[in-house]
Amino acid sequence: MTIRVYNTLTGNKEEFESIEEGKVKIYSCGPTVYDYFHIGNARAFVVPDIIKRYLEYKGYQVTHVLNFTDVDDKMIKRANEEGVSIQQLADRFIAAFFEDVTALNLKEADFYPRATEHISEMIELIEDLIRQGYAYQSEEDVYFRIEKFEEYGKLSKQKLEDLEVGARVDVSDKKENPLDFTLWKASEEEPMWDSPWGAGRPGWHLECSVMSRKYLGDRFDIHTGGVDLVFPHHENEIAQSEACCGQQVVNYWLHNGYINIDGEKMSKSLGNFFTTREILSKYPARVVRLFLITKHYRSPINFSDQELENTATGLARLENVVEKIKYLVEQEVVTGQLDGAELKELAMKKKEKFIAAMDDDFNTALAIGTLYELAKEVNRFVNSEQFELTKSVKETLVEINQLFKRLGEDVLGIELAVEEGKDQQLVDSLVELLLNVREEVREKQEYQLADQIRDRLGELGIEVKDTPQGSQWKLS
RNA sequence: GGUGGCAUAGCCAAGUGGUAAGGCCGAGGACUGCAAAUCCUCUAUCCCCAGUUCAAAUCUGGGUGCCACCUCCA
Repeated sequence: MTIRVYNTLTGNKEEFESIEEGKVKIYSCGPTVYDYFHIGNARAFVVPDIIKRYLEYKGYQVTHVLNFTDVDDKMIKRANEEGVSIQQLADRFIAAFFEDVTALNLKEADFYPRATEHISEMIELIEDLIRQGYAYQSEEDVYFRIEKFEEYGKLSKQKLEDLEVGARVDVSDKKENPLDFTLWKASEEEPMWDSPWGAGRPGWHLECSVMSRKYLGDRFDIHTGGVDLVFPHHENEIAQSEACCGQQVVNYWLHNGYINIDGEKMSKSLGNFFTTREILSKYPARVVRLFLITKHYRSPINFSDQELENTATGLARLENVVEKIKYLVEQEVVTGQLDGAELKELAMKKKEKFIAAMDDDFNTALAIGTLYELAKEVNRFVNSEQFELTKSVKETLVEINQLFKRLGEDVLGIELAVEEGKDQQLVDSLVELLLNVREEVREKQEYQLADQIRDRLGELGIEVKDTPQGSQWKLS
């Protein structure tokens, strides 16, 4: 079975073929680190994570690059407002990024390059483009000459004339064509770097061209990002990279849809956004993650608390069945006639359906549906009157348990079994509950019972100390 | 003006020409000391019109509505 992916470049679903057999190289546009990222941004990180996980499931060795944009107008503005350096600001929000993204169960990328660490390579690229006639210096700025790049517009399917008609680009005397975009911008204040054209800073699209090439080579498989990056960011990136290399650089361009609020795009400029951090404080991270993948990655998602609540309820259903299986698998088998083969066959069918769904342009919505179907089959089987835990049944349940783990946890990244952290919280609240009851017992002077509780807890490894400030406990 | 996309039950959402996955909510039933969990049953002719076809949610044409990009934006 081959994977089919929708490629923005061709506008079609295509069979996925990696450049190098068994290996896939992915570049994802990461955040501009001037603030906490919002839930819409989170989708742009979760989507490539799912793609990566699934490709790994299929046996590919994946190299993944996710960049940090740490120099641009927003960075500068924010740093000035807060009276910190660009670098301090970036460090702070990169740290926050990793916290949030870890909570969302993203697998680590192989490289997290920062734009500011690649200025010299960017300058080299500009020099190269000037040499080839794709770029020109105008006063102390350098621009890309789009008319020289004949394929300009191929990604966004825009014609130059049409773009010019609707253009809202700054008209500048310095440019040959209003659509020419900046490669180097003269600047007299920090952040700035020396260059052959004077002090300044790089244009916005340059970093991805440079960093993808440095870490993934002249040609790589997949480039991801939100749909809003199609134009101009990715269009310009293609222009730079391909003008320079003289060949197609990216084979598959994959773009995820937005998160909307009341049907309108969530964005920082509109102010209608929630930070991921904020949402993670209200809902378990795996619920948030599941919410982000219950719809196909290219479709828009409307964000609402109601939907998040629904997702949580639905997830509980899957968790319940996994817990049930885990419980059964730990029980002693009985001798009996019940055969697990039929259930196993059903499970294998669901697995195939899951894989077929993911093969079809990473259709997580359909894939998740098959997990629910499997859950239903298991529940039905386990709750039937003739159910008995025979050896054969137990073996099947063990396999189904692994299936949930492999598909749900490894591929989709949704933890279904009780997590350590959750366990710990549970222990805390259970012990607190018990100690509260014990306190009431003590007030009634029923000390025999109170002591019994303390002793029994002690046997379980929970040491209880009665102090004037109340009962305290710790794991011994 | 140009370009891309969407329109499926109360809500969310899959859907590869053959008569609609799944989830949430709701109703009824089973099980249950109570509660929870779970199971069973029920709830859609797929925006409108026309066409192609033995057969269309799925293809073609037209219409209506919505969204996005064309300025930094995931």
